Amino acid sequence: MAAGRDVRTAASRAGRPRIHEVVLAHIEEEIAQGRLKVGDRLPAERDLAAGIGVSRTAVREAIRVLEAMGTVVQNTGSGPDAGTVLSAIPGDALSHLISLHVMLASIGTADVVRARVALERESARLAARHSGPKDHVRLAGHLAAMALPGIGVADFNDADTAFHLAIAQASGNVLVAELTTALRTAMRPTLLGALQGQADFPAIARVLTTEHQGIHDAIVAGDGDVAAARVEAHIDAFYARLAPG
Amino acid sequence: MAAGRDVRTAASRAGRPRIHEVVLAHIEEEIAQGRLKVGDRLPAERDLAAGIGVSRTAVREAIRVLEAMGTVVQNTGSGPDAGTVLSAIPGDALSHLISLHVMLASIGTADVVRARVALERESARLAARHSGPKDHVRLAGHLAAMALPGIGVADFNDADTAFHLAIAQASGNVLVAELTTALRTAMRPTLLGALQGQADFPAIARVLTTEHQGIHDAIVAGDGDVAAARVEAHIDAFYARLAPG
DNA sequence: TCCCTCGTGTGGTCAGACCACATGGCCTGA
DNA sequence: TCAGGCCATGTGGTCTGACCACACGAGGGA
Repeated sequence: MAAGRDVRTAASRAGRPRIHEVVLAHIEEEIAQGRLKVGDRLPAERDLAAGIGVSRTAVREAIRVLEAMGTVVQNTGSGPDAGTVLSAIPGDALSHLISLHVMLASIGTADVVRARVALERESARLAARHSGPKDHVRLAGHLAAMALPGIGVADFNDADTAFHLAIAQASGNVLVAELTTALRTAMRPTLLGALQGQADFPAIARVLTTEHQGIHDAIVAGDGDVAAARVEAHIDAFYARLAPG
Repeated sequence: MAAGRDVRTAASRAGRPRIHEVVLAHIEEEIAQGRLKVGDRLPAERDLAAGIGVSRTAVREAIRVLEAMGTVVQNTGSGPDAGTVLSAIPGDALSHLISLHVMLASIGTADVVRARVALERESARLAARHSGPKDHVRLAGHLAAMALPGIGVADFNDADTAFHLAIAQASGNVLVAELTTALRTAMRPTLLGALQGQADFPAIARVLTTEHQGIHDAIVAGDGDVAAARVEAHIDAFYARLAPG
């Protein structure tokens, strides 16, 4: 019962724990014990509060934290979908978290780039092994979207992102895919800003498309090592182009 | 002003945004604009509420989210450290998030392992290039701790974790280090459980220590590729041993 | 001069009220 | 009997206002 219970939200002083942390611990205990699983509904806020013996305010703050973690979704009204439902949507939460820290400059762009390389190398390697025709079609679709003549910066960037995410999803690894998405999302403003400042965007777009094509080919061919190497070269070259030096 | 503003906590329905989300957006805007940075203090909850024109409840819920993300720390009392202070402690938040999703089984153990490999390969490669004597001493210290005769499972695991974290920190990449920590923390209960079920723990500990030594040597020698390869082999072999098949 | 006290500002917590919304059953009318 | 609409009920969303716990710092007393 002791293992894993020490995961707390940073603020737990040595003294009295805040009440909403108690509520949080209570709910997480239920999850850890397997008594609550994805799809289950939490008791109504009022009932939960009464059950634990705290105010509704405290329960709401705890739920707010769980929601921020992507483990809970709330809906008003009555009926089967209403109330607080356990869910498993780590993506938005991760993106939000990373974005905040990038904005706060506690995580530098260069660090994010290296992390992206590490994760997307793995994505590409796994995708080369696990992906099927359906994945390949999707990848080709994004490739085609990026090759459209006269495409704008924002549209290109979205298709670019979609391409990389499709690789991550084709890897079959949920965590790697979510992390990749989160990092991409966090970098989006930076990327857009950098791209918009480029003199000859169409030329850059052509280079990128060629590189993407190479990655796609390696994945379809099932050559994980080549795919990984090409992804790494692609990402590194991309950032080197945007922020020389 | 549009870019990057779409990072929301999943729950933003199409209809009215909830008030605490408005407050959140308000604060994040200040951060994005650079008007708030790490170390700054937010206005007192009551003042902030009055300033935005919402209740203190709403402000508190927004702050609860920021706190869960590791971007804010609250202290009671008066004086310089009191109040709500912008901080940058993504570690606990990341660990908490990943742990929750592992507990909810929305992220499988195998996925975490592959992500660990991806990140720690990068850590090792970077550490081989950037680490200094101080880092090497620290690594050797953890190595020695693991080699203590008669060491218990929990102590061994803690030293093991510390060793891997030291590599991540030596990499100089904050994000990779934080992610590595988060994944390790999330896996801790699983690892401990698996280790405790092993018949011949001392034998396993010897094998692990040998592998760790090899990683250490490669890093000290500055050979990033070898270090990365050894880390990957180490992690893969470890989990294969614990969960055969 | 030093110590203690207390004022003040901050978050922590609570109780209770009211609103918005969606469902589902009941009642009414055809 | 059946179709339609109304409303009771349950859920989260929000606000108000009060009081507590705590820590610093100024000011008064020994």
